[in-house]
Amino acid sequence: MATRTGQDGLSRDRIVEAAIAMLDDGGENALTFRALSTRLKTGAGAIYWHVANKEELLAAATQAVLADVLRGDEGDTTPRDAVRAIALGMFDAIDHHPWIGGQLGGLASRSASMRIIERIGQQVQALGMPQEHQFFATSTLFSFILGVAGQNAANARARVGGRGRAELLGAEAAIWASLDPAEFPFLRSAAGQMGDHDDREQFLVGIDLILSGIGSAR
Amino acid sequence: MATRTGQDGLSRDRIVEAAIAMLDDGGENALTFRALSTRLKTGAGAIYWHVANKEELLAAATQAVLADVLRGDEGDTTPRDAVRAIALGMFDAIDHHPWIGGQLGGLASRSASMRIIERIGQQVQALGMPQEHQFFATSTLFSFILGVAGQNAANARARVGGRGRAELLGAEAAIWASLDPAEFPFLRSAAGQMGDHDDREQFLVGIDLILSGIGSAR
DNA sequence: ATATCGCTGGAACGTCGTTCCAGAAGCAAG
DNA sequence: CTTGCTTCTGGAACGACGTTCCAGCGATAT
Repeated sequence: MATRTGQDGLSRDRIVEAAIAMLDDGGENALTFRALSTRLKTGAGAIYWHVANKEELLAAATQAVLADVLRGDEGDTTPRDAVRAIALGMFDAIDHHPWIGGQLGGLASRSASMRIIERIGQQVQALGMPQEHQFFATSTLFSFILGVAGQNAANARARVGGRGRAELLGAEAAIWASLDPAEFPFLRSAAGQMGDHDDREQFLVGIDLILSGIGSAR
Repeated sequence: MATRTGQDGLSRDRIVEAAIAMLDDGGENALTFRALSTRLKTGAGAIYWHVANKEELLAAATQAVLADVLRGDEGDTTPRDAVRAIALGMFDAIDHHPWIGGQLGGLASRSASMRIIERIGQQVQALGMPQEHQFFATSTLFSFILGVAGQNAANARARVGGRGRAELLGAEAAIWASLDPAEFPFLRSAAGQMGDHDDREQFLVGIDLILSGIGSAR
C-alpha cells in the first residue's frame, strides 16, 4: 500500500502536475526526466516507478488538461451554441497549453478525446443531420480543432526563448505583403487581415463555417 | 566549386531523397544521422556539410514532397472542384508520406505552404466570398487539412512495426461499440461507420461541408 | 612541386530516455 | 525488539541520438 502520499511523498499526480508546469513555460523540449527529477528533488528511477515512460507522462498530462475542458456543462442552449462552447473550451485549453496540440491526434481511443467527440456528436445529431452523415460531420469539426491546435503548437514552438506572438505575426504579415502581386494576389491582399487578426475569433469563424455547412446539408 | 556531383558524390538532393525514403518506411524515428550515414555510405560530418541540422532536413523533405502537389494544375474547372483537387492532392501526399503531418504546421512562411494557401485563397475568392471573410475561410480549409494530416501522422506512428490500418481501425471500432449506450450514445451509433469508412471519402466530405458553409455565407 | 579549396569520414562530446540496483522506510509476524 | 517482506527512492550506468570537430582526401590553381 501507499506508505505516505502526503507532504513530500511522490505520486503520479504530483509528477503530472510538475510536468504540465514545465511544458507550459518551456515547451515540449523542456520536459526532461532529469529536469523533472531536480524539480521534484528525487531521482529518475523514482519517477519511473509511478510513470511507465515519457509517452505515458505526456498522455497523462494531456488528459489532465482536457479533464478541465470536460468539466464545463453547456446546459440548455441551442446545439449550435453548444458546439461553439465545446470548441471554444478546447481552443482556450490549447491556447493555455500549446504543447497538447502535438498530442491530441494520437489518443483517439483515450477517454478524454472520446468524450469530446461524443459531446460534439450529440450536438451534431441535435442539429438534424441525417444519421449517416453525423459521423463525418463530427469528424470534420474535430479535425478542424486538431488542425488549429497543431498550428498553435507549432507557433508556440517557434516562440520559445525568442519573440512574442505579435512580433512573429508581424514578420509573417510583412513577408506576405512583400510578395509579387502577380504571383500571390491572394496572400498580398490578405496580409493586412493576417497581421492583426484575433486567433480566437478566427477559430470561431471556422467553427461557424462548418456549422453552416452542416445546416445547409440538412 | 563542386568537384563531382555525379555517381557517388554526395549532394543535398541525394540526402533529401534518402531521408524521404527512410521516413516513408520507418516513420519519424527511423530518420537518424547515423542510419542516414550508413545508407549513403559516408559519415555524419559529410551530411552536415550539405544540411544545417535535422530540422532543416525535415523541412527540405517536406518541401520536396509538397512540390509534387504543387505541380498539379486544376485548369478551368469550377472553383469548388479546384479546391477539391488541391485538397485531394494534399491528402494523397499526406497519405503517402504520413510524417509530413507533423511538419506542416511550422513552416507557414515557407514557400510550399504559402503557395498552397495562395491557391486555395484564389478559389475562395472566385467562390464569391466577401473580401473580408476570404482570409478566414481559407484558413479554415487549411486548418482542416492540417488536422487530418496530423491524425494521419499519429495513426501512422501507432502503426510502425505492428498492426495495419484495418486492424487498428477495427480495434477502435470495437472499443466504441462496447461503450455504455447511456453515456456514449453517439459513439455507439457511429461505431459501424467508424469501422469501415474510407479516409479519403471522409476527408472529401469535410472539404465539401466547409465549401457549402462558404457557399451559404456568400 | 606546392599551396589551396571543397568535401569527406569518423571520432568525440554532451544530453536524452531508460534500466538497474543498493538500500531506506514502513509494516506484519515472531 | 528483531526479522523478513514489500513499497518506494535516489543516483549510477547504458545505449542512442544530434551535433561538433578535425585530420586528411582528391582536384585544381600557381
